[in-house]
Amino acid sequence: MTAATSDEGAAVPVTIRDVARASGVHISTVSRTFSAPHLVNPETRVRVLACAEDLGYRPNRAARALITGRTHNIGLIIADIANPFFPPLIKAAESQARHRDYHVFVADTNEDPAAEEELVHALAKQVDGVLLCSPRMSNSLIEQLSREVPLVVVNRQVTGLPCVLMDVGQGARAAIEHLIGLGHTRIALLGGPRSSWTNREMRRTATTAARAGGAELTLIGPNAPTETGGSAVAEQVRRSGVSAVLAYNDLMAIGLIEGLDALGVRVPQEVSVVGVDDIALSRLTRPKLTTVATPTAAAGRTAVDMLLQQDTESPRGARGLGAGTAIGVRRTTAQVMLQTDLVIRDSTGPGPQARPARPLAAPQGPDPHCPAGPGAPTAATGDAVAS
Amino acid sequence: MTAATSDEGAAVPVTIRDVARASGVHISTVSRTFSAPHLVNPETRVRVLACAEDLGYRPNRAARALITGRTHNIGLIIADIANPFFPPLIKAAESQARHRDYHVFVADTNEDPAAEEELVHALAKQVDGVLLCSPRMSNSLIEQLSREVPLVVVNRQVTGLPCVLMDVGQGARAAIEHLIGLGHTRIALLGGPRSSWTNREMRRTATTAARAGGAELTLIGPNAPTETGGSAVAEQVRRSGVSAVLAYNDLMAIGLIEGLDALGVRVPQEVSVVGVDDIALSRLTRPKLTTVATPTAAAGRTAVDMLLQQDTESPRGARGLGAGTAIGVRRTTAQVMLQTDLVIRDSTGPGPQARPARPLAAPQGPDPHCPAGPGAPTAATGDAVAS
DNA sequence: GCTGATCCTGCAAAGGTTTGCAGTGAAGTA
DNA sequence: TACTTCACTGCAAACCTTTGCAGGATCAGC
Repeated sequence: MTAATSDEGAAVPVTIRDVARASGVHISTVSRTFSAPHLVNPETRVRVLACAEDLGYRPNRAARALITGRTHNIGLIIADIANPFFPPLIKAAESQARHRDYHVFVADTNEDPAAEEELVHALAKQVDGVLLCSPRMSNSLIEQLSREVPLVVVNRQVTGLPCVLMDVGQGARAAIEHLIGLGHTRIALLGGPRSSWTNREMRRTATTAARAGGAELTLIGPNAPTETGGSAVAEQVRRSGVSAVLAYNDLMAIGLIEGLDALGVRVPQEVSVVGVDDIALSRLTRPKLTTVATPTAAAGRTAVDMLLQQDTESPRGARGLGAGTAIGVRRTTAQVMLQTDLVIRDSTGPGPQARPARPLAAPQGPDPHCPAGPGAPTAATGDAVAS
Repeated sequence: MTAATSDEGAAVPVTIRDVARASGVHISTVSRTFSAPHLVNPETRVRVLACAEDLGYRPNRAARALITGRTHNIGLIIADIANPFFPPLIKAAESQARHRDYHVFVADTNEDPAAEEELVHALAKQVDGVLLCSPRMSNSLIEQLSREVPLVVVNRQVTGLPCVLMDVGQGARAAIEHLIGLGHTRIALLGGPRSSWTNREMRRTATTAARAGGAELTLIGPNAPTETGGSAVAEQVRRSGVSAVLAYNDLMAIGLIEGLDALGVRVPQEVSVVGVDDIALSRLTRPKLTTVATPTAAAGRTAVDMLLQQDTESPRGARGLGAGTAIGVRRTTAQVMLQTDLVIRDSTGPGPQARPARPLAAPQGPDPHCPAGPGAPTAATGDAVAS
């Protein structure tokens, strides 16, 4: 009201001091109006708020961070933003963070472990915590970095640290069982990056599932987790004589299908292919991809929740109390495992054992009906299961 | 050297003061060692640097920002991160920014103009500038917001503001000419969001190109720029009797192909479809999509460059000089137009005029050979053309 | 009328850094 | 020797906010 209406002025930033002057109170009262409203007289409060609104005042979060030790920012470190697995995760994490009044830095490491480390250091002072998504660096380094800034790890199990995992083990088992059920007895597993936790997990579970089902499992890899990584091994897959393949992720699966197609090998008539992730793309290829759906959005939300919970429990660098309880106690190290779902579409079909039972004349019909047709299980709900 | 080796300590942040104590100089000397090295004695410098390294000191950017007025952060406001058009742009922008020692906030607006405005306000104090990607708010609001924080706009033309545009007009013209060349005389344009600059631009150019080529152009839309938006109008496309469609983007094109397929209409045998963007996905669908490639990565890089250039020219909120030249002069309002390229793949084929010339018996052969086969023009290089 | 409690507000220090100014000592010049 | 110049360094204020502490006013209870 009393303030000069600076509705159009230049970019001169308005501070708490301007609001104080305009409303005739001390700056500390203005500060309290925003950060501890119950401590200020209702009348004063409305007057201050009116002036602030009038002047377009916004608290300076950097200055606030300087004294409170809490930036209200988080960091999101991603192996490769262009990998379609990540955007839904980023979107969900950012949305969840903003709901809780946090802003998020996003950084891309290009799958480079050194860049990961450097980024954690660079962001440490500017954020209240960092989400490490599918990190490529060593567990011990991650542990070490977690002493510098609170960390939550996605797609990697690090003891003592909060982690969000997707149960790709279960997914791989379901995929192998699905293939065995279709009559496949020789199956290949297309591995991903060596340093990937998901990769190890898939290999472990797929191996036991294959053994249990009496199938032979061939390991191919490690490979780059990209379309090219998949197409590059098409020839090797053909030579290996398998009739079904479980790929590390959808991109590789799609690349493999492309590569097989170029070699004249047809999917699913001659080789069945299963991917992992259920990226948007996998519904749109021909044939539509059978894949293990991972709840990426849920993972993003959950990870942010865990980070923020841990954060509110132990304010970093705060002057007052709390510092006593700190020093590495770090109680909330819950690890969350999110469920995956096998989504059966059109890239898997009957194996050699099953084929003789069908009329041999129609091996190329556009009719690869699986036991459970497309649409049976759908997108994962992402129920959390504490471990 | 002299410092107590606190290699393992807790998360106690090390400040400029610790380094000063350890190296026996005043804090201002430490400060200068990092921000104005030429002002400090080489011997002192190496000693200070050694101590800093030893203690793991990292300057606190927030504190620095408080006094310099430059945060070394930028904001990236995106309509929808999950839209595959954006990740390559985000990746390129982030990479370019980090090369220049900037960190980037990423925020998703869900195509909501109100969210866009709120985000600009929220980020304003924390960044040196904001990239507005495919904004949905009004030009006048954008202009107004640009008084609060430096803005660069991508995919939208705002007079007086630096913009990065992709020449979709040229792309649309090329697409229409391609279709006309194939013998199509009735073509539909599948519009995107009403508030999209790209959308208006395409309609304008496609209309004149169609008229020039003697073809009839049907406008369908506006539609949601998604796969669903495309599949939803499949029936309408069929009823309209056109033999070719230019869609607002690849997602819609792919959705349309899906929808047409469900209706039993085959692409490209009965209807040709062209998309825009050349998202990674468009190489992987069947049929592979003919599309107008937009240089999204180049756009991200260029936009960051323009923002940072503008930023170095007029440091905001600086105490010293420079404030005199400020107040809305804003000289660097260059607008950059990036070239697009038509990439011909398999979703376009001969039109009704051309078909009678071919043997009628083989309308369903898997052989839609276009004049220029797949692979002729390839990904856009993104040469900048100042306008 | 005095004590104590309650509510609100102001004061001032603190957080980590930058930077104009002034001071030191050494080297160069007359 | 005296004076200037120069390179370097220290001092202290400033950026914007939060927050412990203390002061002032009001009011209830005795």
